[in-house]
Amino acid sequence: MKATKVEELIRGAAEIIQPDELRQRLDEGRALRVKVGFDPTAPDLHLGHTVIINAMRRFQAAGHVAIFLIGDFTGMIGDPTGKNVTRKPLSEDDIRANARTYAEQVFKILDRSATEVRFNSEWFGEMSSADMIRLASKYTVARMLERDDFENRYKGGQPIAVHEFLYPLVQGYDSVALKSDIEMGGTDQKFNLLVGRQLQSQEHQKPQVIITWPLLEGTDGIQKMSKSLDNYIGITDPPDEMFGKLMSISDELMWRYFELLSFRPSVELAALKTAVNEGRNPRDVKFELGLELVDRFHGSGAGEQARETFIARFRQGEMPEDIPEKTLPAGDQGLGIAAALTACGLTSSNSEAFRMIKQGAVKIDGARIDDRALTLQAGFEGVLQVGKRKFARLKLAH
RNA sequence: GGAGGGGUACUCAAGCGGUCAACGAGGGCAGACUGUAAAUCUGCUGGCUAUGCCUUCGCAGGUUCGAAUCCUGCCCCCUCCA
Repeated sequence: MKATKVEELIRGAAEIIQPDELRQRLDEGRALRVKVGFDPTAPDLHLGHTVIINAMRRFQAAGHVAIFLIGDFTGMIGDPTGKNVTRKPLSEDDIRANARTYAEQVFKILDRSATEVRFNSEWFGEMSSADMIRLASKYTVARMLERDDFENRYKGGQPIAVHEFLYPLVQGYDSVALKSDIEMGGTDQKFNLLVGRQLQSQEHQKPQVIITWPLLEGTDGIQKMSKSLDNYIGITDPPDEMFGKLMSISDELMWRYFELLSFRPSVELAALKTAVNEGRNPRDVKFELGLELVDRFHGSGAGEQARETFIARFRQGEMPEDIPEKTLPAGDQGLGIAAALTACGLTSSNSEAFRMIKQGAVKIDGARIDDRALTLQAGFEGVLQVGKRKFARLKLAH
């Protein structure tokens, strides 16, 4: 058991229930069972999801066991958390496929040998209706309604399906079944995690310690990272894209990312902060963030390569190397510039292409185009560009 | 089951017979400025064979020279009562 400092294990955590109990358990000197439940709904993980996975990794590094619990049974119920409407249950096929994707992605961070992957259908699949009703008797409606979103929906006259009350119970029972010492989750999971404590003590287990983690802000720095808001950095994003997206975050947000996403010790982060305050270019510090994360997901060295590409492309204004190529027939009259842009996928319609030209966003081989009537003739060959980051190499056949 | 309110572009939200491709806000995109920063400023934000034409305001019809706006039916959502 390595004596990792408690502070380092919980760096960036939102809340600990109860801190004393956490310290006590860590002092016991045995491998603690650290449970984190995953809803098999979003198969593509982004950096926001990794905050908690990183936390699991830290516990592993300190000699503890990470329990990666896939809520396949729970997925069929549909977690109401954070939604003001009832969530649609998933099909078994979806759940299986998502679970597989999860496992592939998550071991880019976690240590496989210190991870226990479990499915809660293991115990719920076996459970009888009578047992389920018995479980439902462990908690009161009044206490269920303490949960914010239930309360809001109830007061607001919005529907709460009866089965939604079962979700926290089921999740809580997972902790009983797994005998977890610690359960971690997003701040939005707090209620569910607390139910676990209650059920465990009813089953004469020592109630788990709860550690909640903040929801990471997306690249916009305001809303939580999510695919539907398109402010996410996917852990399967290609290196250049990942690096680029990281560079585009604000300086303020960079520190947040460092705290929650970097494995560098806090003292190093403090040193970086001091350096910036003393005049070091924040951009260069952001480079270090990009290097660490790209390396983590794409292998050692990938970060450095992404950085070089980034510098060449944006600081020195070079064109990217991997421009998609397209060959099109020229036609008798040649091909109008707008049609060409759309055909290359740089604009979604000719109208949009005309708009882009009007706004000075269109370049051919680096030279700005302002004539919307421009026609490309057969034999044309060059790089079309819209805005700063959309490129296509076009050839017009005869 | 009864009474009332509402469904408008990516989202919120005006409009309530012509001047509406539809106010405004957010978001997004682009330009300027930069560190591809952030913040800020400016412009754009249905489509097309493009100074004109076509399609859009829950769905389907109707009235009218003309409808997002009026009428009829249908679907969906919400509130109150039972």
